[in-house]
Amino acid sequence: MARKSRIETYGSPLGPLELEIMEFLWASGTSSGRDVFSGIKAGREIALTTVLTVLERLANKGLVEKQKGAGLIAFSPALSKEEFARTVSRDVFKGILGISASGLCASFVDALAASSPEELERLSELIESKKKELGSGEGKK
Amino acid sequence: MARKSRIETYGSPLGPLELEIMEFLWASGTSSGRDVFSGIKAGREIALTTVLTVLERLANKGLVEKQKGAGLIAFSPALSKEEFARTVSRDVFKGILGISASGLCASFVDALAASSPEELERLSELIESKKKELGSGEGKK
DNA sequence: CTTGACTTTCTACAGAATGTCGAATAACAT
DNA sequence: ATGTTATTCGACATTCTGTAGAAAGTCAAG
Repeated sequence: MARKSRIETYGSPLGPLELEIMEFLWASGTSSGRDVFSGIKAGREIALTTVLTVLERLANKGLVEKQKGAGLIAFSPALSKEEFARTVSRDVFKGILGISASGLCASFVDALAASSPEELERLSELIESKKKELGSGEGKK
Repeated sequence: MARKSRIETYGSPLGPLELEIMEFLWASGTSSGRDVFSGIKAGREIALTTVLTVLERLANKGLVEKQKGAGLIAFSPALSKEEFARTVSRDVFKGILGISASGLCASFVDALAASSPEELERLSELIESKKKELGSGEGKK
């Protein structure tokens, strides 16, 4: 069946179901395939194998770790939610900056102010320290 | 043939060829299909129809305007490069902020410092004015 | 009006990503 | 050995993008 267009989940290199599963793992930590299935499902029509397959693909992408030891295979996030967001956003920024840096800052501040205004302060600090960093490491090409 | 994986062009909802064509249009403004073809091609093996097809799809996505009038059909960007970057980045930020706001700022500052350090100053100013804006528009909502 | 060159549209295929599973196989407990 | 549960395999569907040949449309030259 048709999945939501990629555009709708833009900002993440993951599809909707993949993201949902990652969210579950981030929230619950190491879990068995069935756990994920139960957590993800919720009245919805979805087969266990579908979840297992996605988990498998996520593991291939290096986003999930598969630990097979005693008992059931356990799946756990290979990156914290924060690390993941950092990685993804780095790529994304690089891509957009390659297109046009102008306007990007404004969009960023707007989006941030809209969703987490308290982060604005932290952002200011980050900029200050980054500026210092750049100022000192001058001679470096 | 296989095109570059989407991941490699991340940050834009466009594929490599689509982006290349948009870049051409942004640089040269209104052009005929053949113009784009000539501009894009460059020693490379690519058919005219390929370019036309992509142009057509871009038009369907609303990124390019097709003007048919006297003479050849003319294609022109429907959005400026800056507007496009702004639109894309807004979606992207929303997506990533939905995952995790922490770390996002750091990535942003890093990416910006790496590609356009001179923009850091402007970003600081943007934040200041945004903070004022938030402070004054309090009672709203 | 016919021919030919050029423009534009149609149609189609290929490969990657993602969602979706059923069937086959492997492991285990009883 | 037998039934239940866990894992893995293999498949198919859809969307997106790159790719391009075939068909249809336009128009000027003869």
